Amino acid sequence: MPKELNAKSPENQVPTMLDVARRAGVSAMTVSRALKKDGRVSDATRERILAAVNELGYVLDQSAGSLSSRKTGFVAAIIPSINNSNFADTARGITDELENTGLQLLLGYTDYTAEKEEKLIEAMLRRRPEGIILTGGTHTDHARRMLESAGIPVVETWELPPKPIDQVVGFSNEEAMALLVRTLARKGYRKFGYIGGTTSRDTRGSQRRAGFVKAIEELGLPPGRLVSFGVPPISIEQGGQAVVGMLERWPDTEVALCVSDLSAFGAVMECKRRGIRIPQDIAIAGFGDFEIAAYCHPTLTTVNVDCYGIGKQAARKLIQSIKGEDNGLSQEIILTSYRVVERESA
Amino acid sequence: MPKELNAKSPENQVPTMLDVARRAGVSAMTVSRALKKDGRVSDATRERILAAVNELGYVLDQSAGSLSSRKTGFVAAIIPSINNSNFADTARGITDELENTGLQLLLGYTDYTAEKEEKLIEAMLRRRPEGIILTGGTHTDHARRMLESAGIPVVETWELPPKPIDQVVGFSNEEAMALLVRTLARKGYRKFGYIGGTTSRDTRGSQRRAGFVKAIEELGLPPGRLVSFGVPPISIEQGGQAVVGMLERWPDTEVALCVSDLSAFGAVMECKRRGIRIPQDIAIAGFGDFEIAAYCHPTLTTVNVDCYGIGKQAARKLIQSIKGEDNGLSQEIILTSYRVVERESA
DNA sequence: CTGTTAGCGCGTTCAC
DNA sequence: GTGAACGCGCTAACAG
Repeated sequence: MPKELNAKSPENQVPTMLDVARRAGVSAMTVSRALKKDGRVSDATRERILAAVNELGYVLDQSAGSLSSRKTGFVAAIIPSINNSNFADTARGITDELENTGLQLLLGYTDYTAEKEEKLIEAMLRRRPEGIILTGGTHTDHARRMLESAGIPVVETWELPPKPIDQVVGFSNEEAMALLVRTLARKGYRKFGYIGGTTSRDTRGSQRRAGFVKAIEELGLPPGRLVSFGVPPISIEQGGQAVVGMLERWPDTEVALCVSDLSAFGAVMECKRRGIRIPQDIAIAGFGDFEIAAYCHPTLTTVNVDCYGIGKQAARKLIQSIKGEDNGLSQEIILTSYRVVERESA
Repeated sequence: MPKELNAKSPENQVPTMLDVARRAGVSAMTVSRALKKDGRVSDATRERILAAVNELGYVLDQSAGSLSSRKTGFVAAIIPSINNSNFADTARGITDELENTGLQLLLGYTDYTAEKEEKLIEAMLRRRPEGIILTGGTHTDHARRMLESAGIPVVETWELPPKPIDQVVGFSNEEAMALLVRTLARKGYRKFGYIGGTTSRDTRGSQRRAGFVKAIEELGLPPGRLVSFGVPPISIEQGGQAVVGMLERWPDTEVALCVSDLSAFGAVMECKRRGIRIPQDIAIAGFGDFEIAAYCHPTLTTVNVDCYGIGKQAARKLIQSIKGEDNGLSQEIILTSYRVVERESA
């Protein structure tokens, strides 16, 4: 503890509202009012109270307050990983939108597993959040049940779940990847490869792969060469290894699409290292439009996703539901934008 | 809200422990015991209780519980930004160490300003965390006072504050940057440049710059050419612009050290784009050893910092203090490791 | 504008 | 092994 921690002398206890009240010569209720913006308290007493607050170093105990007011001021958000800049952007969108609403974020991450998500959802619900934001539409049955009986608004993001729990803010990963294939096919590429992870843990990754396969078929192109490499989310390094494997097995591949910009970046850098020219010898495209995509050399063709906007809009919907302004539109699905960004690599 | 939200019919309310108790034919106290691992309850009643919990979809209300037990189970952590992979790694270290301790993380970010930090600290203290982890040693006076009167363990990280509040887990950014200078001087570089942000908002950045200047002086090298560009944290793009500016003003610069890998990466890529050879025409080094540093082309010489370990050790110290196992060692300062990683760019 | 009373949902404590 | 009374720190509701 900071400074001397001399036992539990009363002086050393964290002060309560009652301590402040006594010092200011008022009741606890008046202190409570003075500490809210809307509280009707005379300026004189408010001043005395604030002085007492300062002298004692008093900080409101919101746990106690929310028990009484039946509003915790918490909003929960669950993302796959904090170490992925796309999801970090979403988290920032949520936080920014929450600013000045008095709502505080409880953030957790699942490591891309539904089991961790379930645990996390329970841990969060124990804090009685007033709303919750999830990533994706794949949850355990138990998680779904808990969410349904929690009686709070739920927003699923980053995908378009076939069976939404409540509200949705996202886009079709399948369509977005298909759009990338079509765009590149129009540029003349015909022999497509796809680099992604080995399991379906990352549901968005699976959807992108499905979109790839579907688009290739629809365009009547030669069957796509699918390379699975590493447990999702696959890293920069794995992207490099995967592209090498792809070129060994299918040396005539014209363009490799990667499940995310990280693997695409790894693929690009590994090719440069080996003297393989991009896009002449092989073109490469990513997904997500991470910051590096615009600045690496060659710059990376990719699909830009409105990560920040997903967070912002999800939080906005949640706030509307919480404040009771949702006018029965709560089941509305908000589609977020995506677009192919054509740069040098493909 | 999920499913039908038919007014406030009692059926639709979130069940309390009493509801579970009634359904299982026991008292609320017995339910409380059954839901802890250490509770002494007969297997028969526990089973009945767990069945009731399941049927009702009951989830413990921890806010209420912690009010009574006087333990919130919260730990607060404040980092400059969630969108910086170094700090995201620290956050992950904290979370990993917290797993299975029953402690839950309250995460906030300051955008590198002491004012936001102060607000955040107050917001967190309102939740009565059992401990708090901060980044750096620069805080407002009010923040220091609040922390001191909160009566909880505090860990400052990522730096070595001259006046620590309580515990410290970090390293000297000054020394780390000086080490980089000495290492590169030994390789023969003599004309050093430094690229960093324009303000001292990023205290670690300022310390690195100070370490740069000091080391140059100590080695008796020609004065370092300091380029300030952009409000910290400076981006990939700004790193590219800054190196261009540096080469215009001081074309004979042999090596440019950057405040972080992001700006260094931007500098490297911009040079490649302009056909400037690295390291022959100019060498570049970064700081932080981000994932891209190892995989970009050319690979980036940088200073590796144990970001994850900082988080892990900070959380470990906090847990020890909270569980009361700190044996009076609480003022101990834990130094985390750093090392220069020599790669291709310098 | 201010005070009083009651109770939020749980865990502590003590009794049985 | 189980229950009852009580209170954690605060705010809703009502009174004055």
